[in-house]
This record gives sequence, structure tokens and C-alpha cells, in this order.
Amino acid sequence: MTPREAFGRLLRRHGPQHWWPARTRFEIVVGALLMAQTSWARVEESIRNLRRAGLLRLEDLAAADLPRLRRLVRPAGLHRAKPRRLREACRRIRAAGGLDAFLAGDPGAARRRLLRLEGVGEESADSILLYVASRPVFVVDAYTRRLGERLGWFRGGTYAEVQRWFRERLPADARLFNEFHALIVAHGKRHCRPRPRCPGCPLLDSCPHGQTQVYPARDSSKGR
DNA sequence: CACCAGGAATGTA
DNA sequence: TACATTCATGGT
Repeated sequence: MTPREAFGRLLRRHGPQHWWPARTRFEIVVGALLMAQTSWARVEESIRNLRRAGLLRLEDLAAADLPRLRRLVRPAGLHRAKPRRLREACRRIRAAGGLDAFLAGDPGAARRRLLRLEGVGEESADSILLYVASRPVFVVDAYTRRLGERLGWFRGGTYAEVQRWFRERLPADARLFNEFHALIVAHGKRHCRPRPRCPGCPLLDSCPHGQTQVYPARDSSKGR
């Protein structure tokens, strides 16, 4: 199955996702910074806390005091890193003249700028480029890897390699990349768990998951 | 209880 | 470069 075919099936199955789920572009950045290794529900809860506290703006977060910030975003975990990184990122974006200025220039330059922010790795940088700056950048996350591996598209590979796999097979269209990634996540949350515990997947003929063979279990002797 | 979540930084070889 | 480990909260 080609990525285009998978996209069509996912879209038919789940419908348009209207990503990124956020009220403002700045909220997307905040969400990306809080997202690492936690569930989206925890990120939403943290963002609600920030909004209720009236801190959900670049200037306010840049000036917020750390103990208060720590309390508000505590649901997102990693409390020794995320609050400080969030405030520091806001300060550097502000110093650059705001979000638009920070993301200006060619995508490569903007990406390197994002990657210099502590707490922003490749996926977060690309998510911001795609969902905030509307750049045609394919975002690779855990669900993307699982879907691709279970469909036999690729096995393992670095972030750049997986990203290139998609880029070489799809038109460089920000709207397509936006919807595709959103659909992969929406689908993955239901059907692409780390260990396939979905023998009775309801999507057998109407979604990519049904076309796959079982993904081999990870070696439990080295995990933990 | 074990495992996981829309990763990233750090350390090691 | 390529992996392994750590981070921390809350859900299943």
C-alpha cells in the first residue's frame, strides 16, 4: 500500500482532524514544548491551567516566576525541565522579535533556530514548522513509526531517514502533511499501541492496520 | 503491579 | 553515528 492510499483510507475512516488542536499559534508552541513523553490530555490540562492563570501569552510566560509555572504545568510531568525550558523558550522567541520573526527565513534556518531551544528536538521543531509556520515538513512521531513499520514501509531508521521516506513519496504539500500526521495520530491512539493488542481491530478492510502482519514483540530482556 | 504517553538530553563506545 | 538511560506525572 502506498502512503497516498493509506492517507485516503485514514481520511475516510477518521475524517478531517483540524490539527493542531489549539486556540492560537502560540498555544501550539506551548503544547509542543510540554508534549514530550506525556499524554495529550496532560498537555491540555496544563494549558488550561496557564490560561486560567492568565499566562498564556508570550510576554507573560517569559516573565512568569518559576515556582508558579511549575505548579501550573505539573500535570505534564518532568517538572524540573519543562517549566524552565518553557519560560526560556519564550524569552528567546521574544528576544527575536516574536513568534513570526523567530520562524522567519528559510525553513532550514528556522529549524536550526528551533533546535537550539532546550526541550525542542526534531519532532517538536518540525511540528512547529508545519502547524505554526505552515511549512511542508513531514512530522515523524512514535505513531508514524509504528504505522510505517506495521505496513512494512520501513523498519527502524533515524528520524531523518523516516522523514525522507515520506518526502520522497509525497508532494511537498503542507496541507497534506498536516492532515496526514494528524490522521496517523488519531488512528494510532486507537490502533497503533506499542504492543499490538488489537487482534480484533475493527478496521480490517477499511484501514491500513488491517493490511499488516503482526509486528514482532520487542525484546523484553533489554527493556525497562 | 507493569507498562505507557504525539520526546529530548545526556552519556557511552 | 548508534544506542541506552533518565526524566516525572497520571492513566490503563
